[in-house]
Amino acid sequence: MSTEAHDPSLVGIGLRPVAALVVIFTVQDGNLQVLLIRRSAPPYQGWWSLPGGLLSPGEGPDEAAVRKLAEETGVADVYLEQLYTFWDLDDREGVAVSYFALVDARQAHLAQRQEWPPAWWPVDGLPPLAFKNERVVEYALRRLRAKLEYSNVAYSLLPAQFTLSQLQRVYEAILGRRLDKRNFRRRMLSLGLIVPTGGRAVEGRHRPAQLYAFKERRPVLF
Amino acid sequence: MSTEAHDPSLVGIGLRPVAALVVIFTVQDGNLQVLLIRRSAPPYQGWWSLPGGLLSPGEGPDEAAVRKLAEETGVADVYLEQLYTFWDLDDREGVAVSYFALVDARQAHLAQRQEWPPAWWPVDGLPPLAFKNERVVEYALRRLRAKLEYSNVAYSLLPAQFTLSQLQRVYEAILGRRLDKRNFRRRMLSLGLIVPTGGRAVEGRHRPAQLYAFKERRPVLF
DNA sequence: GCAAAAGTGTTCTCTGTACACCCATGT
DNA sequence: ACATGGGTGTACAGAGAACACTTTTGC
Repeated sequence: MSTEAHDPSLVGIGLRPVAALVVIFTVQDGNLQVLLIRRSAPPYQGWWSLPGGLLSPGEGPDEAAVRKLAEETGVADVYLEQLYTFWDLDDREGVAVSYFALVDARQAHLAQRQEWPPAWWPVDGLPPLAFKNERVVEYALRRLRAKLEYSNVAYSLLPAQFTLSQLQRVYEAILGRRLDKRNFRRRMLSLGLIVPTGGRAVEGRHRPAQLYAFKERRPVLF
Repeated sequence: MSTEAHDPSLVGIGLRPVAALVVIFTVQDGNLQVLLIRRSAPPYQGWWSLPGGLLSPGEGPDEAAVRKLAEETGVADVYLEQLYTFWDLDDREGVAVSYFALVDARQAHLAQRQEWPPAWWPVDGLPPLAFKNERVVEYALRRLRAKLEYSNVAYSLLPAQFTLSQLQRVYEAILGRRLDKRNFRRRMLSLGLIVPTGGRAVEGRHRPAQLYAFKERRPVLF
């Protein structure tokens, strides 16, 4: 959300502050996490909120979302989808176009700053959020869970090659429940979204796992 | 979309023209129709476009959509859902928050004006539209079809009481294909969204039909 | 040889789909 | 009596869910 002031007289001709807001998810240690930023100035100084801000000149909401994502995590080319446009998150007649993004925590490098520092928070243990951002996170989470069932969005949370167990752990973290290994594997393979690469992951004192890759590393519905 | 001019310097502080845009659907004579408005001034004078316009002071996008819907059709309290926020429909850096609405053609009374007259158009025979509104209609149609499968949105297209055949014709018009009568009826009844009212519709020289009503005349997912 | 994760099939239930005939009424 | 739309049941196929043991490797 915006933090700058604006002239209320401008709304008379339909001009409003327009912000982009991004719910950035990752899966780490089997937990679904969200990126939050600690606010270093009023309003809500010291609170946590979603990354976002007013559109820059010449920029559309999508572009602002991509920019914010890059600023906070350094990543680009990840899954990013428009969610919903909120207009009652604060009392300033502003409009917030929200997005959700999925990033692989191994590739994301959080911005290191003293002011407005970002941090990962587990979705089921969020602090109180500024600007009613809870509503945005909740909405994003619902959409993410639905999308997981009929798309390949998970590609954006994993490295190029991965084992079926890794994939299953990602699904379990997002859905918040355990899945049956055999049913999960059968389903993933029958959907035809992933293919074995031939490589094997040697990871510990146990049998190495077959590596797989998504056929498409861009949004595909099924 | 907006038709007024705006000062480009204002976008530097994140202020943008914000409009609401409504895709209003109805089913008439077994055809899915969309409400379009003939533009009486440039740009795109003489073309057809979706109803919409800049937000009024103190108004959120939802409220603007409700207002537009009432202005054009006289109805309120119908199914209305935010769709998507477009920002590249014209070249004026404006943002258009789109909605789709479902209205019962029998209850809708189209505004009678000389300028900017509204009219129903069949979705599969639309004229060329101003401001890339085709994209908005297409998006709305996809969403409507998906929603039909797992919600009770159809309540908004029918009178309080209706026969199963009427309901089926609505579904067929929206989905654009014929449905099996027995399967349709079994499914509708097993979902528990509608109940027989006890009344009967005597409509012609054939057996009268049982009347049904939706249990809830507001959005319910299943 | 043992600890650890990989890998693999079958059964059952439920849901969706295909399909055809009799019923009640008005004219 | 006949034309018109209302109303009903069954069989099959495919998808999802439950469920346990063997395999391969490192130590």
